[in-house]
Amino acid sequence: MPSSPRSIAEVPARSDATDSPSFSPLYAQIKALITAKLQSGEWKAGDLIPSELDLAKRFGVSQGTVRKAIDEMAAENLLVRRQGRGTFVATHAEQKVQYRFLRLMPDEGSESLERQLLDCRRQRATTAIARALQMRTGDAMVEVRRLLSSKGVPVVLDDIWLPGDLFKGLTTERLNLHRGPFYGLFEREFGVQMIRAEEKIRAVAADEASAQLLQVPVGAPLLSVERLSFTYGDKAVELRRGLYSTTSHFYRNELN
Amino acid sequence: MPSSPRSIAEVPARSDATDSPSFSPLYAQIKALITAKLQSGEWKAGDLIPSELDLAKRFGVSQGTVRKAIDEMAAENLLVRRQGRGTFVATHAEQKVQYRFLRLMPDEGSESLERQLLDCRRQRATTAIARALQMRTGDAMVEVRRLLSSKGVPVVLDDIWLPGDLFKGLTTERLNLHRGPFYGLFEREFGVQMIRAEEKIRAVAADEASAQLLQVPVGAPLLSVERLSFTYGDKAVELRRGLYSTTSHFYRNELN
DNA sequence: AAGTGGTCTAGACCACTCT
DNA sequence: GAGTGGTCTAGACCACTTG
Repeated sequence: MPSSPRSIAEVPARSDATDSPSFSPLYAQIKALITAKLQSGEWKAGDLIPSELDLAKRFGVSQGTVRKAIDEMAAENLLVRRQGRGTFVATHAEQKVQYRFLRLMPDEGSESLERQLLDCRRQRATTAIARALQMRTGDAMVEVRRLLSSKGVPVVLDDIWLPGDLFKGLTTERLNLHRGPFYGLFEREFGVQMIRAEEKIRAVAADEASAQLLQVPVGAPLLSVERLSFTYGDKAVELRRGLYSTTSHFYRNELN
Repeated sequence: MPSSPRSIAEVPARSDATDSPSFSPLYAQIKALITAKLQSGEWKAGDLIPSELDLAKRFGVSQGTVRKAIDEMAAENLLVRRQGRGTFVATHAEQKVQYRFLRLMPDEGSESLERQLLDCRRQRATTAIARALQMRTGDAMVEVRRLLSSKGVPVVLDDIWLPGDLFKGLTTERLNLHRGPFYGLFEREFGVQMIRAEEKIRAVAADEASAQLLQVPVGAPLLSVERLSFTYGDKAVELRRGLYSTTSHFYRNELN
């Protein structure tokens, strides 16, 4: 048994130097290999991935090392472990909580939200949106507008911008056919997985258009939630601007 | 060596049954023991705790089991590991980021915030505040009001409510003497550690008093951030209501 | 040099799920 | 019963910090 296997099968050997300038532990390399499988689409959202023992044999490392890699990826919500069954690729589709990234909670009760698609069109990216999505001004882009309501009362007005090249064939009908969160559709139909997001939240006054759609007075305070979502490799693939009416709902956050 | 040590030294033996109704792994029991040391104040914020090997001997388990317990507590920000030095109790005092729980970011730059104490008085708890802090209406309570400014421009107006019994002797002078975040003072002077918090965020219109202090027009949209902070054992020990002016700052959140 | 946490291995047994 | 992840152990060596 080699006593210092600093590199693993299937991957170009890394320097074994003791003075390695950027030391990368084996389990981190395993993480990278697994992430590559996810990114390439070899293992899709919801799939069962090979067992720890299997992966350990493939990669030529111990089960413990694979375990550590998977542990971290489970902590990052990339994988889901289920005792006795196996390890699965995380998905937005078949989840307990319908909207994994939506932090809005009702003051009372726990009713689900009704979705209403207002618009879906292909546009050319403005400079601001292009910058956020790491595209060029004028590149193809899909723009979606939708409303979420609770018991018939509008609560969230979302504007969503997507890179056109990744979402070819995204149409109003296709969005209307689909049930559940957009992110489920995105991963199933377009192979785009949202794994992480950053939100910038502000308080703003409702303009006329928003006020009408959300059925609040012009100038009413609204929560503006600007969300940038990323897929594997920290690639930004969605920009979203939500206006939340917070009279009977609030944005919930947990700090640690 | 006993082959199935389902309970550990220093702690009442747990049932060793295979049909245990609520199976609790050894490392979870270690976590509980360490947490007890923190809660009792035996290990204080910033302290170096005993080494893994030391703890393993004390508790009669392997180093790996202690490691797993500490790993989880480090992930929960209760402990901080430093290779070559040891493991320390997390603290709000000597931190890189001054305000660990403040998610407000400037649109540009990264200037620090100036603090201005407006008021500090002992009151009797109202029903609403008593409920949040798990006290009885009329119990002793400390109420603090302060302003945070950026380059002289008011940004945050905070109202803070604390249980009177935990914060005996908290006065305006003592707050003014102190530098840095309140949470550093709280843990050093009162032995109260904030380890977790929940925030409810809404958009509201500025009333007259708030508008004047924050130097915004009456009715201007403000972010209302209601924070309930907890110490060990999920005991609520602070209620805070912040009004954030979000014209040149925003509330930043990361979703996973 | 000594002590700490960090990585890696090998093997045992337990808890859970499915067939 | 077979296979999965979950726990626990023991021991080796590495990387980092401090005296």
